[in-house]
Amino acid sequence: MSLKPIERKSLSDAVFDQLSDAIVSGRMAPGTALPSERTLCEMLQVNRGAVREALKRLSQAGLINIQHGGGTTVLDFKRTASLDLLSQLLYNDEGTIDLKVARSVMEMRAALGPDVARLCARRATPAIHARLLALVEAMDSAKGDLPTLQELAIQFWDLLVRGADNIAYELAFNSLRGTYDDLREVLVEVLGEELRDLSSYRAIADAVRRGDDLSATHVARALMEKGTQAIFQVLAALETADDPAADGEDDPTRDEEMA
Amino acid sequence: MSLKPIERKSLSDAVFDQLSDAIVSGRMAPGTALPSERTLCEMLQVNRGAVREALKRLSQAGLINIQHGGGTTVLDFKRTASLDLLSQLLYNDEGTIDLKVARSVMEMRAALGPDVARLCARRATPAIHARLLALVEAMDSAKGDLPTLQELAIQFWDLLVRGADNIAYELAFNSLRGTYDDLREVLVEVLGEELRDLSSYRAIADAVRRGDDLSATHVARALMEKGTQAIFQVLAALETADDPAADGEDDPTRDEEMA
DNA sequence: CGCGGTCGACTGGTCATACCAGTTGACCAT
DNA sequence: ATGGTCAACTGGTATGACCAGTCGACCGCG
Repeated sequence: MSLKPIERKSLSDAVFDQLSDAIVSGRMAPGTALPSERTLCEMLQVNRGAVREALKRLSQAGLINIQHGGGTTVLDFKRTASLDLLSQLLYNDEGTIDLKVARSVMEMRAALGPDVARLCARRATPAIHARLLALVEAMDSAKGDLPTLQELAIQFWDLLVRGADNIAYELAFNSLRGTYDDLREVLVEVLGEELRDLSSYRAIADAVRRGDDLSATHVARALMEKGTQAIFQVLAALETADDPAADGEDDPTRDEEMA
Repeated sequence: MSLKPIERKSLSDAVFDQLSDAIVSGRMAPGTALPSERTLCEMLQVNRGAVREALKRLSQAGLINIQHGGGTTVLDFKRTASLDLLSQLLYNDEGTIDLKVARSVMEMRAALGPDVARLCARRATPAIHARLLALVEAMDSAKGDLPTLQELAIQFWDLLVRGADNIAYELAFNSLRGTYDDLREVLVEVLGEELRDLSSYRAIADAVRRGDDLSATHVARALMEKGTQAIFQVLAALETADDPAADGEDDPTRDEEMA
């Protein structure tokens, strides 16, 4: 029997989640003034310390602006938040996956992947080479087992990123992986073709070992292209809602759902 | 007379900065146990609330792990932090710019830029087209004034990112811009050739208007290539420290300085 | 009328002191 | 060797007070 750990949430976490949701979902538009800390205490029936901890975190996340003496106002998170907000954005009000966010993640993955392979080929150490090859062998052994292949593929890319010696990529990868993890179950079948393309993984590992950055780049691009195309087909199929009513500027009501 | 606003820092901010620096600089290695909250109060001579607010933020930033009843330990921020840590990483202990971080930012810029242009060409609205062209005209008027050109170029890329309709790119751009802003003065001369290449900016704006994603991609790639190459030359010239002593795994003492 | 000063009613920031709640390890009985 | 008990930690929550900024209404002077 597989039991999950009980998930606990501190009060300040609960406050943070509630306010964060309200802001990210658009229920609190940018510029809106939040209730005062003392008012929030009454509304949420919690201690002021808990409220303050939550507000400080919201401020750090770029969701609100706090002014001593003045009030606290909602910011435009699209212009002030960081990548770590992605995992929060992935689910919308109904608890379903926001297709546009999922698409964004896959696009960023496709854009960075080839360059990660390129840099890794230029800079990776022998230790990285060995571990990459070991991973390829493990993928070879796990032939056909898609969930395992997916796990190994993530480790493969993790290694490539560490070997690329680019701190910006490493940090971005952390955020992307967090979002990607939530998508794994949904993606595992769609990405089947990409995950089963063992020869490409082997080719990348080999190119990295040889220091052949051009080859690593191209193989990686071709590899990711498979999954990206598969994803886009699924996304297009799921977009059954009214789409031709596309208008000019901002339209916060343009999101579609997924199982 | 140009006076700057007085910068204030709350106590919890100060605590956060101090601990954050200690962790990011490596003085507190991953796995290290932090002193208890009550001990930190004595050490820092502040209220426990201030300490708690700071610790909560550190936890959210992926720098520490807090356990109710257990202790709080330092995490490996390279694997748990998000892109918003870049601006903190940019400066090292001596207050100088970390060249590897700067290089990372430029590499990510170069990798994402062409794809941003591509997606913008596919998805941008007429409103974006108009504002892009207006910006190009403004750049034309500011001929030669590098700082102004740099400011306009940032706005240009900001518009492209918004037009690309990719939330991951938008959020990543927010973090990159924060770091990039700190580099502006240093980069303005180095990027002179790129900034003065008005025809490329105009070509991108035009390609976006026509929906010509291929052209937008290629021109953007060529444009960024100029600056990237210039930067790398400067970085190579600044790397005068002992470099051939490159060894295998982790070496936290491999950073060079900049003015 | 306009300018500056005063003051009161907000806002967030800090503090001290309790007590609740979870973790750990030593100890002990079974 | 297993499980129970307990004390000494740890972080989490609560309360009430006060400090420190901001804002706007108000007043009085030039």
